[in-house]
Amino acid sequence: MSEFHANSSDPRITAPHIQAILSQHGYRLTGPRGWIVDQALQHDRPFTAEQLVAELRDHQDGRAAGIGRATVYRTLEILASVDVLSRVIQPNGSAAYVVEAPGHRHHLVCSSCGTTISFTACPVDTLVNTLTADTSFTIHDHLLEVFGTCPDCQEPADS
Amino acid sequence: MSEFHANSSDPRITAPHIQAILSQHGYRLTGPRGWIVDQALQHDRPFTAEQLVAELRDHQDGRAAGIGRATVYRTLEILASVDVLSRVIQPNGSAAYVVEAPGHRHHLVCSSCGTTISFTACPVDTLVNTLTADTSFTIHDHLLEVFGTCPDCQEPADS
DNA sequence: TCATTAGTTGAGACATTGTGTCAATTATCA
DNA sequence: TGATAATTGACACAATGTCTCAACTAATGA
Ligand SMILES: [Mn+2]
Ligand SMILES: [Mn+2]
Ligand SMILES: [Zn+2]
Ligand SMILES: [Zn+2]
Repeated sequence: MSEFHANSSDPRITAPHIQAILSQHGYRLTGPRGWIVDQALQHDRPFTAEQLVAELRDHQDGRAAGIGRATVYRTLEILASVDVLSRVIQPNGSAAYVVEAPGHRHHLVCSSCGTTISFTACPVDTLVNTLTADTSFTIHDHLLEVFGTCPDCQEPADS
Repeated sequence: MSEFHANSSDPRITAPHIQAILSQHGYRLTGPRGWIVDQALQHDRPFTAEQLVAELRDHQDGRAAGIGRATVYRTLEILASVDVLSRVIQPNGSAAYVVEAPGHRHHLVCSSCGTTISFTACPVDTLVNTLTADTSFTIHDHLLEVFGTCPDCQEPADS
């Protein structure tokens, strides 16, 4: 029924492909964007903007080390807007990004270790119909995250 | 089917009742908490912690005016934990609180004016079963907010 | 009523996560 | 190769919390 994606086992998107997507959307192909994309692709789990800033600051490539913090924030926002990255709300409420296949997705996040499972099933669809009919709101968007503990982080049940 | 609650038309909880709840949960009944509860009850729509801080700073009652900012944050957190307030994610991503009837609820928020409709229908319940079976996660919690435009904020359709 | 004591408070420093400005730089294209 | 508009980096600034700690106080029962 549903499609589940453990992020580490997906056929990953490539840097050149992302460059093409950016270009198609009218964004320029710049050095900083390339380094940010490369660094983002290193991750198979959610990462925060500050995390990426730190990683780039300590990059082997000296040029990448000089990237401005605002540039990272701006670029991640762009990458999310063109559906290359997806924004995930962490259990603590702060934002992170994940590389994944495009499309409408939600996430199941382990509160303990951060492991993320993305899924395409969206139970909100039918709710939206009900809400629209009953409230006359025009519904534009929704936010759904599921939190739990992954198998690896669960306590052993036996002695 | 679903129960909808426009916040302004609910039979409101009273301050004494809230005091009782706090007491039942082992919290002391203090002056600052009383003033914060009173101020929270003035609202029938989501309010932020900073909003309440500002309102209390300008309170007629001089004593209330001296409340510390941290105390407001701490108390709102407590009130949410005992189900007197409910935390709502605003369209901009920041947190707010609403006074409302207890129980598991989600919110439909107008991105334009902030009007909030709470509802008890939770489409995540069945999803949780699927996710549990398919991923072996132990699911603890979820976050669901729906955003849209309320009737009052919608553009007139005719000329 | 009066100590005792643990919960609570206020002040303020500090942290995190962003956003806004602006001059300098640079990718893109004619 | 220029012209032009997008992009960048530095940095100030803002919003939203968190943490510490000494002072205070509600609750308890002697
Ligand atoms: Mn959805
Ligand atoms: Mn729910
Ligand atoms: Zn885990
Ligand atoms: Zn509205």
